[in-house]
Amino acid sequence: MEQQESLRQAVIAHDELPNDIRTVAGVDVAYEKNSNRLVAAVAVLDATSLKVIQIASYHGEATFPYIPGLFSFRELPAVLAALEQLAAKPDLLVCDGQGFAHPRRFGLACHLGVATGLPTIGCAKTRLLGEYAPLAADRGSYQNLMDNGEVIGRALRTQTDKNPVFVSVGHKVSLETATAWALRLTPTYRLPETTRAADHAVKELLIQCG
DNA sequence: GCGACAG
DNA sequence: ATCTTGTCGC
Repeated sequence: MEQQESLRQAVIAHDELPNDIRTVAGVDVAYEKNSNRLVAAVAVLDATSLKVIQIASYHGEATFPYIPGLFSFRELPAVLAALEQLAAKPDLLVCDGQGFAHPRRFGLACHLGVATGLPTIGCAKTRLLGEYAPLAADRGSYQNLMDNGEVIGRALRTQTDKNPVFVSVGHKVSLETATAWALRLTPTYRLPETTRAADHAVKELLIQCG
């Protein structure tokens, strides 16, 4: 917890990413049911076509339990190991979890960004904290996530009539830009294509190497 | 004390 | 996250 308070100082909450983003990657981790075995994967997609270009992975064991608020300590090691398998780092990383929308403003997306120096955004399926006003049912509508009078992220409707996703700043990307990317990565489904690709990858790999 | 709690 | 049956929709 103290480590989060310290590392958060390194987070860059404004745009400091390449002018032309060519590749966007998604990261995810899957766990085996009755063991500590896990598999992490990074799915690199072409930023324009959203087609998968490459998959990198890492097989290992969980070294930290799941504790809300300390989630990054559980997933970060494996994700970093998978990222090391990549010859060319992606221009942007999309995380399956919170970034700034965290009790100490240092969720997985922030931690991964600071640890790698890469631009990152957090795109979670559910809310960890904060409140938001009712938002319209159409794709693209959003409401800021507020916590103690501070904007910590956004509830964004990526698909009409579907539940929103929770976008927040990770590192080197503003909330405005993060929102734009979240929308751009969800032309068809509720979750970003990056997250979907990484999710599919880890599940396949977990079955194979069981 | 009780419930809530990213994946 | 993972475990699971039935069910609704394209």
